Amino acid sequence: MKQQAFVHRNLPRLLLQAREAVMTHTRPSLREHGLSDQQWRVLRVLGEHANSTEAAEGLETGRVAREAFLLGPSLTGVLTRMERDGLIERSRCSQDARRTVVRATKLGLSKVAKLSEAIEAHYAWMETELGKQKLAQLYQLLDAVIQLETSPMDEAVEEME
Amino acid sequence: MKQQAFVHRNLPRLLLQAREAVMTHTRPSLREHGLSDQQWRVLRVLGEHANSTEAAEGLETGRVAREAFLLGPSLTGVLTRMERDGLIERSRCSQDARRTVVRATKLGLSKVAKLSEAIEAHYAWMETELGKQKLAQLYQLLDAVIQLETSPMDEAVEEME
DNA sequence: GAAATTCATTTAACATGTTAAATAAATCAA
DNA sequence: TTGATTTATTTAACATGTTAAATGAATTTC
Repeated sequence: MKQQAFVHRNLPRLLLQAREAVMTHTRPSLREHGLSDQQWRVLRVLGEHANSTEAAEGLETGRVAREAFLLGPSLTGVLTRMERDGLIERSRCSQDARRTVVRATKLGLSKVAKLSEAIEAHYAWMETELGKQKLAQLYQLLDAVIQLETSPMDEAVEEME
Repeated sequence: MKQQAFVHRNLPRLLLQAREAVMTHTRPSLREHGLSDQQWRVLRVLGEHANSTEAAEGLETGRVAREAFLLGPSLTGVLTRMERDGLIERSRCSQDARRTVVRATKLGLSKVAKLSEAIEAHYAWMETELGKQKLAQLYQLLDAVIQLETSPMDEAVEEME
């Protein structure tokens, strides 16, 4: 049997395309509510912590940045515009005045509620289109790739510097 | 046996994280050569068509945009800076004066050659870390997700508008 | 063959990404 | 307790993403 050479496929590009393909389906819903991708990510995070006791005052922006996968400076601008549009409120943390805390307004929370439904429906659609097993398999493989990030190789490189 | 509920995992975010994880390894090489992610994508495309007879005059920017997965207006700026840095040259297409054609300079092509090696090495590393089969499997699943993009559902939605 | 249309790209305006520097508050150390 | 250091966020400067409008050149239509 002839050995087929392994052809690699520009993985970063494929990941980008796949992400676009998925977002192509959810983006229209976001836009109907006047939200950018990033604004939705922020609202989603705030929604997840909305009824948490610790987050009564609001969620620290550092945490929002991590969970919404945004860099600090990007988040600053996003939050400024979201505050302008009445989606969130900001204030200083009473415990540690270095921190800024954020919470969703009623308007913001109502959008989370409505859009969560649309997103749920989208996942259900993907599950039937792709199959639950394949989707679960994809999650596993992506996790594995993400784990590579902090592989032994990295530290070795750092030590050399 | 108890039926485990299927927990979905924010697929767009996972795809974004996976992409970042991969790029984390290749980015340092790009930066050593003073290239942004997008500039590398453009050079890579130009390198792939460098010795093609049809592209003797240069490659149309529209094609570069498609293959480098960039929008037209983004590409315009990227090319302007790449021309400033001596990586590429632009000119009008002699056949169709609406089009702009681009070609890599010697400097640009030399960067493609050097970086291609680093990228190859990176793929080899990923194959051993992740395993060839898993990588092939990932390609397949990503292709499947990308295919969803133009599924029957979309046209149905369009017809309703 | 001139007017209308289509097509390829760029410009414009604004949002976001990215790095470094600045700011400001908390913590540490002497 | 002051002064140095660390930590959280913002500002600044520039690159890129995104949509709509403008530009300029082919193509079509009559």
